[in-house]
Amino acid sequence: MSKRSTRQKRAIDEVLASAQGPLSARELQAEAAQICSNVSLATVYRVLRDGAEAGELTLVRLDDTVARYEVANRHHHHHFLCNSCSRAFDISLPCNLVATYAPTDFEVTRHEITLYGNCPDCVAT
Amino acid sequence: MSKRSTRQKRAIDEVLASAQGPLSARELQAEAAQICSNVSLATVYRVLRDGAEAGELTLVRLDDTVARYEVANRHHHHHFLCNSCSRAFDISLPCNLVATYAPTDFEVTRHEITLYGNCPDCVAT
DNA sequence: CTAACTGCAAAGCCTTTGCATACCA
DNA sequence: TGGTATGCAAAGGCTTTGCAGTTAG
Repeated sequence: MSKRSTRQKRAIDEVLASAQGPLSARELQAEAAQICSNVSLATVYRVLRDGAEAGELTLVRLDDTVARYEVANRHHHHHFLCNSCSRAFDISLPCNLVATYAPTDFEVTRHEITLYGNCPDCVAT
Repeated sequence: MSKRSTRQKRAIDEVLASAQGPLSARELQAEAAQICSNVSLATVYRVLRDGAEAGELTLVRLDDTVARYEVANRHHHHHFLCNSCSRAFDISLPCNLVATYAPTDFEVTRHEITLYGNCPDCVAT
């Protein structure tokens, strides 16, 4: 839980708030740098960790090695990872049956649906 | 593509063939060691990489840092990751709607559905 | 016999952490 | 001013790779 408002945090929050999908630490650092001269990767990671602990951010892992984060408490949605440019996008799918058809001996607390392929930009190219 | 049959490869293949879900390199090393005295982690990783390149194995990434592998070409299925013991399990869900409702401007080649929660063993405890 | 495979240890990513400095309140 | 936040660099996990020794065929 952050106690002080700093240039770096504001920049990171701003980037996350206007993101079209979950962002990696490096992507965040690159975009935050345009707002706030310099932001170290360590700071990005700390802001992300704290945000996730505070329930303000959600960690998203796709078929990648990298961790991505997005602001929490938005409407439930899913993700798309572009095989070509490696960017992640938000998408929305009906998923009521996921809970309905889950095996009964497992206790399911949440689910993830992820699609893979080519994003509109990469399809056009 | 493997050209020679070695004790190590046979042990790893055997463990993968009888697995109930995707396995990590460490899990595979531990189980293969019971069949084949000693198997180095490097060898496990190489066998997994080669198997995936040959299309015999599939890489599965869940909400973890670790990569898991399973034999490919089995019937399509999904995964469950236990929050408690960190083991992964195979499960099956109806997923025809995933293709149906995907956004039209994205080119979808595959999908993943993953459930998270507690496995039967951990629920019982 | 010899090319492929293994094991070890070193190196490479991504992420986390210790510590001294900078800075919000 | 005082303690929180930052930056740097070192350290930590997982995974990959170089190299010398081993082994299948």
